[in-house]
Amino acid sequence: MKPEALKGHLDGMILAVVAAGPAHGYGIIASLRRRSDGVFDLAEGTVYPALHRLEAEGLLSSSWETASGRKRRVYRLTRRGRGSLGERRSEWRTFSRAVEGVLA
Amino acid sequence: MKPEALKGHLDGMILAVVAAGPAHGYGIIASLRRRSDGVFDLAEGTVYPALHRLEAEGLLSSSWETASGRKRRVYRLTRRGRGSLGERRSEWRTFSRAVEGVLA
DNA sequence: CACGACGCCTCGCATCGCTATGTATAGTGT
DNA sequence: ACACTATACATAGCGATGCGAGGCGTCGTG
Repeated sequence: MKPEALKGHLDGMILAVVAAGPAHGYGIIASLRRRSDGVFDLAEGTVYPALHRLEAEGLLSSSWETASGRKRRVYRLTRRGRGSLGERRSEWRTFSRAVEGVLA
Repeated sequence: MKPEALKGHLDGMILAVVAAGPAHGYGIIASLRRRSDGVFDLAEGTVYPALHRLEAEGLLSSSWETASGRKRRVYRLTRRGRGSLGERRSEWRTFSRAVEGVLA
């Protein structure tokens, strides 16, 4: 799978993961791996910038927590983030149907 | 729909269109629009470079033809192109299932 | 005490869709 | 004649973003 395939679809997936409950970066990477059945095993250099991007857009908010001596930045979905997630889910369906129409 | 969403998926779709029969650039754009139900209305600056890319990779071959006074570069699928199309269809299914697993 | 897992970060690269621009022919309308 | 649209090709430069590589620090285990 070419890496570019993910382009434009990652943000929505991160929103979906965080929508399931507050999560930190490292855990989000694990969730993406698990929920995609191992297909998305993403580098930290991919996910952390994406999280910062989403926070800068106001779709996520973050706060520091400490768990067993380690500091974590925990992300939560904002109201705008929840709205954006809905849009992105619908856009995915449109996109997906369109690709299948062509590829079929 | 963000433009980046297409990244990494266009080449396979072009191969699929040309697999249906020899086609030229302008016609391929029209086919993509039609087969995607209007979702993919791509700029020439998107498709022509992609065609050159695919030819450089040996997945398409081209030849000039003249139809009603206009010159067209007509593309055909090579054997390697046909193989690649199969791979990309299968990769799309993997990718698509993975995204749905996360987004669901 | 080394090593792997956990946990965060950022710089720079590569890819590639898209905008803008240029060229040229055919057909249609005024 | 003139303008405009559709057809048909091409490329330069921009922007977005996934990723590799590198760096920092904590914790538990053999």
